[in-house]
Amino acid sequence: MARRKRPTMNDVAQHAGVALRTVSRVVNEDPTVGAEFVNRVRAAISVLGYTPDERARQLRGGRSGLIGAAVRNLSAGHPVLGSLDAAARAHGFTVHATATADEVDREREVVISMCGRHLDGIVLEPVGDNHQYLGPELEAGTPVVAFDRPAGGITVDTVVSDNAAGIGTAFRHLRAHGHRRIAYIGDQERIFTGHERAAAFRACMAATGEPVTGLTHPGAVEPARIRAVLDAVLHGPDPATALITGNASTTFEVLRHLGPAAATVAVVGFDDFPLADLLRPALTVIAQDSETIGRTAIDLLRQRAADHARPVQTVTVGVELVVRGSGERPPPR
Amino acid sequence: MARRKRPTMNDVAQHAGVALRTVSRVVNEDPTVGAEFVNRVRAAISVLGYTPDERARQLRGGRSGLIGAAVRNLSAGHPVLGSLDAAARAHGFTVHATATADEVDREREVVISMCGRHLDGIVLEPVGDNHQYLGPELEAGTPVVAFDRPAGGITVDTVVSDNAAGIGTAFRHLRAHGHRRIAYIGDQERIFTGHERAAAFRACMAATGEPVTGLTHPGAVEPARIRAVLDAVLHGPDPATALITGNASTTFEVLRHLGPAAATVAVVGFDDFPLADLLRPALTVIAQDSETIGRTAIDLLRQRAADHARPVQTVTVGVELVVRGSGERPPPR
DNA sequence: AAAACCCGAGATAACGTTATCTTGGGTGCC
DNA sequence: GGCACCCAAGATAACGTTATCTCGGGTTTT
Repeated sequence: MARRKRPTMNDVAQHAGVALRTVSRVVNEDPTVGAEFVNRVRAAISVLGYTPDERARQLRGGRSGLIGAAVRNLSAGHPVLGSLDAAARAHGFTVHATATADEVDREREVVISMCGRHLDGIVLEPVGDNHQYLGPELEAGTPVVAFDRPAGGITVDTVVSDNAAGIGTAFRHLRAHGHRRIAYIGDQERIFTGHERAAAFRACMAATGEPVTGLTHPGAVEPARIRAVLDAVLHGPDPATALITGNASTTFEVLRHLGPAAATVAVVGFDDFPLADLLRPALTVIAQDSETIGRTAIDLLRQRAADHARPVQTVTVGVELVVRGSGERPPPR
Repeated sequence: MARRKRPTMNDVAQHAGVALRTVSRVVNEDPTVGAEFVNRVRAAISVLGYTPDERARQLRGGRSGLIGAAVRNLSAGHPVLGSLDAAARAHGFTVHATATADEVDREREVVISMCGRHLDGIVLEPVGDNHQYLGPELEAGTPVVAFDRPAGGITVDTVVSDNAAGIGTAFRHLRAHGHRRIAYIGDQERIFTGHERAAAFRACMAATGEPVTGLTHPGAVEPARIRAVLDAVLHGPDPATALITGNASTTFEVLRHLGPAAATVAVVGFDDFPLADLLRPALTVIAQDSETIGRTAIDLLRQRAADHARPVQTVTVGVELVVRGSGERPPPR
């Protein structure tokens, strides 16, 4: 396989015996080209195996049709990314997803690389809390949308779930089923969603007027910590009879550590996941509306592209309680 | 927010009172620039908020550091994509993942768009069975690697799982636990993995010399079909006592339809998934080695980049039986 | 019938970089 | 002290495309 030089528009022009500009016209389907010329050029393109160079084309100006999505992770399921992709495609865009690997530096690299490529828009699932490096890009008019968490140091259109409402719903649901000792185990508070959910839980507890100590447990999503928290919460004095888990990974770890004991404590998890209905007991969850989140992100992107002066928006998307069994178990007598 | 023109290298040069070329040298950290000039240029860059235009830079030639990954789906979990990303990052590449949405036309669009962008490599999870449009790209020297399934009409480096061995292992495992009536439910045979696995299953059956009719069920992964197949296989005459499911989605549907009956039939699923250990019974699976698959794909890409003349390779990656309970249940007496 | 007017095609200048080639001035060497 | 040399910085030409301008010839218009 000899490494052959890529044919250029100029090569096509020479091969077809026409001017460079005429090839460009044919490629862009300009109707003002005579049929004979079109045929000659098409033939030359086919013979040489010519494909246009997008870099040069876009350097000259114009849309790329590309939206960059900087997300935390590519391997774990990511429902929002799916609906983002679908919504983008519905409007003629293609989504390029890149993982930030939950690393602040990596996020910066990825986003800066996207900026340099001059995409038609950037959708960001923020990891770091300082995105001021996006300033020049924003001024240049690139639409940027943050989802799941707000971006830091800049004001951009944002889509978030209603974390407080979700926690509130879960809390009231468990209360309605007779639980008084409800514990929360979630992500670290330095993470936006971790903070919002923990704070909402504290507020719920405080509103009851009952003792609240030892029930709110934000922290790293690590098996060791979660096991320790579970032991303390379930086997200590005045044990909890119900759990709210703050995100899917925490839910998994909790279920894993509970094992058969999962049948003795009520659980409501934040975040739905594909097999929640197949677990025994099936898991009651607060489901984020990822379809709406993705669609809204693309909507905001397009609105921003259409009007750069419009006020920055933050859209809060509602969540839904999905009742499946694990959250309806009454406390033991 | 006034839409401001993006500052260019020329603007920086003017602002700093130096030549364009000098700015380029500073940006590329050319050591032959005097300290005074470096400072002046750096200051101008900072004041103007200049960021290099990657399109122009790469138009001039050179690496982009980008690898395009055209995968079927971005939203469902995709373990290979994760390890692909990790392996790429370890070698200084960034993975741009784009969904083909399991549509042949979409795949074509996505891949052609990647070609036009002149990435450093393309990793493809083929959907269609004709990828001849990649011919010019291959001749131009872009490394292309297919994984999970081979590409069609072109010969490119490929990474696949050892589907036949996986099915064989599952089959023998169930036989060893006493099962004689084993049914296979999997994907459509027009899909490569669907065909390989169904064919391997047929071969296993044939090798036993026992009656084989009514046990091999490839087809669309649709609840209705799977329900019908399950009914026929489990409640017909001479019912099956064990099932092999051909991929994760099929496994889910099967478990969903079996419900409590899942405790009465042995199941081995092809493909591992995050919560397999939390199901009751926990699911015994044939796990693909996605870590090795991703790493190998990047390896092949790099080797191809280093030597364009090297012979095309197909790497078959081994699979592993993960025993968890559902596949060790003996047949009912 | 001459002038004005299209219309289709070609020449040429961008786009924002990097690579090659110049140039000027300072230094080392004999 | 003069000449060769080197080094830092500037001018200019690519890269492959699209946009603007030009031009020649055929048609229409008065």
